[in-house]
Amino acid sequence: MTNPLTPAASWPRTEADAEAEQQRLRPLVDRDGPGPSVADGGTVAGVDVAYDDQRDLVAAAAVVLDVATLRTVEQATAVSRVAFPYVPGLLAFRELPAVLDALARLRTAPDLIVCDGYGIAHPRRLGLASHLGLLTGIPCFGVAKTAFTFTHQPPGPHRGDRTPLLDGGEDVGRALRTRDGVKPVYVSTGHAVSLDHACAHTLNLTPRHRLPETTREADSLCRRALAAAVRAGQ
DNA sequence: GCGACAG
DNA sequence: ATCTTGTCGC
Repeated sequence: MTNPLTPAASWPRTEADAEAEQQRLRPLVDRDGPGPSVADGGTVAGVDVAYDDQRDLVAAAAVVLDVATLRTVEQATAVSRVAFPYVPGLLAFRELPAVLDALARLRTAPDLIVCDGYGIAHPRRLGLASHLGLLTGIPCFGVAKTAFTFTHQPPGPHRGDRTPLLDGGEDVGRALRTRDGVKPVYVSTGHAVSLDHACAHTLNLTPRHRLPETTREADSLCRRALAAAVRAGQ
């Protein structure tokens, strides 16, 4: 009720309010962590969202994996109405309400969360992963598939090779090669986890694909949840 | 200068 | 994100 971290009741409805909310939360982000290391084991959750714009529906999924074995420990989904349009820089306001619902349905909170998108690599340094980390208090980082406005030197050709991800002159993340000879992913700190630990977890989660297992499983699950909701007729 | 811009 | 077939490869 006096929680400074945005109760659902105050979710912004306009772009101006959303940007103001980002400016308010920005100084609260912990960029250094260190957060859990891979050696600490524990659990890591992946979250993702799918949309049906025709029916105004959004489905979110949270999939929890064991860090050491990559086995699925638990999963949850949530379906609701879209709460915000897609606006570059304001993605969190579109995705997070459903994601928070899905996370709330887990029996046990994960030790770490991986987002499909950016953390502090963001115009106001408050991308999806930073925002979700603040709202949950759980260490969180982002793995994005495209660099778009950010610049970077191409990483070496091998898995594990990395270069700085730059926003102008500012270092905001890493371009990280997760598979030999495959296009890199873009890792950025979200909240309460260091960039080094985020990159180590990303490599741990990519034993055979470019994208983390967490992201792949959450993506597939939220699509199934959306299809099921449509089938049930909403 | 204008538009594009994570998903 | 989503619209969308087949196809090459591990």
